[in-house]
Amino acid sequence: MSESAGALTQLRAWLAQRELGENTRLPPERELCALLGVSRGDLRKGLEILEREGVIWRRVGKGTFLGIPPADETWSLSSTVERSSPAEVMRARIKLEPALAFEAALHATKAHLEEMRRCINAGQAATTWREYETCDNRFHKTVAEATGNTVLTALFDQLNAVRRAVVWKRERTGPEGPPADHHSHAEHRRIFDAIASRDAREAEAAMRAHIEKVSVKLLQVAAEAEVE
Amino acid sequence: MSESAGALTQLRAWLAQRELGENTRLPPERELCALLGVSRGDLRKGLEILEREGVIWRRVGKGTFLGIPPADETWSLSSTVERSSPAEVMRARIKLEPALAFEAALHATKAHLEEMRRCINAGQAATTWREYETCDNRFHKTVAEATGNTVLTALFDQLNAVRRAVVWKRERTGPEGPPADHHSHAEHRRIFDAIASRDAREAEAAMRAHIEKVSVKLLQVAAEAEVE
DNA sequence: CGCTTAACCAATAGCCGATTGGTCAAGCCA
DNA sequence: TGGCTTGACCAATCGGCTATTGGTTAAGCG
Repeated sequence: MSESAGALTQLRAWLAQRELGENTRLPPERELCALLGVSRGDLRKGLEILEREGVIWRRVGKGTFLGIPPADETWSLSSTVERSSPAEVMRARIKLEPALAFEAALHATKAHLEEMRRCINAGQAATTWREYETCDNRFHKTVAEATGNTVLTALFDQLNAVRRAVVWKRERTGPEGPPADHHSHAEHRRIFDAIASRDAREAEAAMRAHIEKVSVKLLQVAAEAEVE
Repeated sequence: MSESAGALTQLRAWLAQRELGENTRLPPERELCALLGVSRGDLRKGLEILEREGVIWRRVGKGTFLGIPPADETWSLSSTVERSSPAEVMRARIKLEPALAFEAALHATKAHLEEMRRCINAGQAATTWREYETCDNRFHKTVAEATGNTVLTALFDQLNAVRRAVVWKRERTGPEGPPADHHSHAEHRRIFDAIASRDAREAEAAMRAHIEKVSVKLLQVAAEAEVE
């Protein structure tokens, strides 16, 4: 019987002796190996097994704890933004937003439909790109809310935040406003009609077509900017 | 004409002179009022107007910046968790994870495939529910990473965090470990095979079937717990 | 009464050192 | 030879400290 196995049994005994509740921190390895009278290497082998078993979790600079590692709540948006490209963001939108439209067609309320209609009309009447973007944002946000699913809505918010941050770096387009026959207007209308008529498949397809078109436009502009 | 109004016009002129891009930081108030030759009180009145106009935004200890205040990056996970149900979480998984599997089939590297295989094998060899869950988590996480899309991976992390927080309260099942013929094992294998053979449609379908099955199980258990 | 000035408050950032898990290499011993 | 021990170092994290900065208040002054 190797010494490392002995360290594991000692460790188990030490844990069993004191009935420690979940999420309690146990002594640092350098102390613990002294307490148990085993070498740090053997102690770490035992801890590794306990970690695989899910009994403990460890973090550098923090310590070793009992129970399940807590969810990382401090997800820094910027950390994702820095490593992500516009192409990735649009790819994610193509995956997520059609699914949202599908669900929205099933669960949208009258209030949601009215809000969507307002956004479409306001978007067509917009004279500034920034104003149009606000309406566009609000429309897609409303579709997400129309799913009636708070988790899906939260995911959309996250994606939207990343999107805004990534596109943020791009230079502002010229002073001229969005044209009245901008392709997005008709596409938004098609999405709205599908959701209003509870045609989930059509809503999904319409949203996918819309995002794909926007994506192509965006990446074209990005490519042109790269050539310069 | 009061001095405070003069400070505002000076401030506007100063900003117009140098064509500063969005999100650039301008000097601290104590410096700026010296540069413009106005008192801090008057400068602050001007800044207050610009802030109401949406030209700048300010934050204590940070500074004054041009443009729109950044979205709140500290998205509190708990706020979503409190208003969401397990059913919503599973519904979101059904929407997101098949899409991830689809992308994973297109972009997975050898390293990802090996990691998936390791997770499947370790999951089958697991003797504890907790240990099995760890392997399961790691498998799904690897699928997300295999998309090669940092944004999609980040979205998965968010959803996963919510999921774990929501399911957190459920009591641990008995001391007996997961059975060797647990349905998830075969389903994971099917997903892996599809991804490894680059069959995106099959990967998507396999993942959807898997999540739906897990979802049904989970909601059954939840319903039983509610009856008690 | 309004402006100026100064001081103070609270939030933020940056720095440095201590702590801690993770890793590696040399040495040691059976 | 192979495993264990030891020590050192690395990277992440935390806590304390200081400096900076927007926000606020109060006294002074014309």
